This record gives sequence, C-alpha cells and structure tokens, in this order.
Amino acid sequence: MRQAHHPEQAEITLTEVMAALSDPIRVGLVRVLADGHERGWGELRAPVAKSTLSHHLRVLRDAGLTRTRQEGTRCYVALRREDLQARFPGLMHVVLTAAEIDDIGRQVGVKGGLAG
Amino acid sequence: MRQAHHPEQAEITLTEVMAALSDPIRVGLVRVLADGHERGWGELRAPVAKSTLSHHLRVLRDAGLTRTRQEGTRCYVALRREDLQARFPGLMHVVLTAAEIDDIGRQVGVKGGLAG
DNA sequence: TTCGATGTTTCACGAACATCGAACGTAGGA
DNA sequence: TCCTACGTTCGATGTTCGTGAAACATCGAA
Repeated sequence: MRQAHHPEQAEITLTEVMAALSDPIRVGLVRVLADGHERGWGELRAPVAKSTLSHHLRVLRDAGLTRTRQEGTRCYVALRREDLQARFPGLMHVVLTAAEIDDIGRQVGVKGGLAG
Repeated sequence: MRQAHHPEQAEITLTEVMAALSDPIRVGLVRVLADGHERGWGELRAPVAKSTLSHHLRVLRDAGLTRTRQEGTRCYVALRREDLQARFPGLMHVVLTAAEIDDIGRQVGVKGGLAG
C-alpha cells in the first residue's frame, strides 16, 4: 500500500486520458467524482470485484485523472479537475456532459447514493 | 470491398469514440481530416503497413468518427464533424486543439504534406 | 502481539488489440 | 480476356486489457 505514483500535470497525455475514459466503469467513477468531493474508497460502489475496482482506479490515477490520498488504512480519491482543465481545457466538461446525457457508468455510485 | 457499415449519429457512443482516440495513429488521421476535406486512402501516409492502416480506418469508421465513400476502386475518407458536434458538442474541438498542441500523431500525414 | 479491516498486488485466463505479410475481390484499362 | 491498382480480409504473433480469486501489506484496536 505504498504511495502510488501520480503523473505531473505536464506528463498527462491525451491518448492515455482517452484510453482511461474508454471504459464505462471508469467513466462512472469520474462522474461520481465530478462534483469535486473527495470520496473514500469504501464509499464507491461498482459491480466488479474489489481487485477490479482497484485496477480501474489505478488506470485513472496513472492517466492523471484522479489523485489518491492515504489516511491510515483508508484512502480517498478525487478528480484532478484543475490539472485537467489546465492541460486539456474543456475536455472534462464536454465528457461529463456527454456522459450525463447518455447516462454512461450508471452502475457506479456511492454508498447511500442512487446506485448504491 | 463491399460497402462498410457506418453507425447512425445516435448510435455513436462516447466510450467507443474515446477508445478510437486512444491511439496516436488514429488521432493523427483525425488531425489530417480535421480541415473537413475528404481525403483519398492512397493520399494518407502513416508508418504502418496498409493492412494496419486499413484496420485503424475501420476502427474510426466503426466508432462513427469518419465516413468512407467508394468511387471505383478508390475510396475517400472524411471526418463526420457535424454528426460528432451534434452528438458530443465541443468534443472534437477540444480534442483537436489538444492534439495540435501536443503534436500527437505527427507521424501521420498526406502525400505531399509536411509529414509525407 | 494478535486480530480485523482496508486496499494493493500477484496470478491466471479469455478476449480484444496492434501489427505484419499474404491472399483475396473488385473495378478499370490494355 | 488478362493484367494491374486499390483496399479489405485472413492468419499468425505478441501485447494489453478486464476480470476475479487469493495472497499480501499496512494500520488501528484489543
């Protein structure tokens, strides 16, 4: 559970971001984090095994979409909206809007949320 | 060489578009087509075998990013900018801007072009 | 120190992908 | 009719991806 690697803002690449957003589960995770609130790992709900969820969160983290923070044994995830806006202006807005309209990643939610 | 399938505008999905744009060669192809001009297959220059180029063009076509038209034994490719704009407003603009800045897919060009 | 909770990593597997060369099918020209 | 140019499709190969089960690592509590 060592501290994970996060790419610098300048290291974020378009193609990696696109690849990260090519899976509905990951788009769902981004949607859950879109409000800017940090979420606890255990709060997240997705119809996959926890190892798979861990894998998806890692892909998002490696692509520079999210930032993970550790606190004791818990960890918290947040969307790197400002870095993304600086790097690819407008991208997240466009993607989130499209994802909302099509309701992509609806299977993903938070504990107590609609999809919980 | 039968007529290829093109998804309807409404059938274009965000995740498929993202997946299509997760490869530098394909981003390069989209950049080449970004000016709206239709391009001949043989005009396209990419550092891959023609079967591989055919594959990439197929991925773009299947995702709804491009439209292919046949004329005799030749075929012509064009970006479906209007369909994409209607489906995911602002997406292509954002992606093309980012791709230009980072010069993604620079290896792709047209006969007689800079990367030819 | 022992136990339990929380994520991460490893391993294994089938599916999908990127790639190439070769074979193929189609349309035009000789 | 035969030949050629143009893309597509097929077969093969190696890589990456999504997935889950199981083992592992870390921290807090008892």
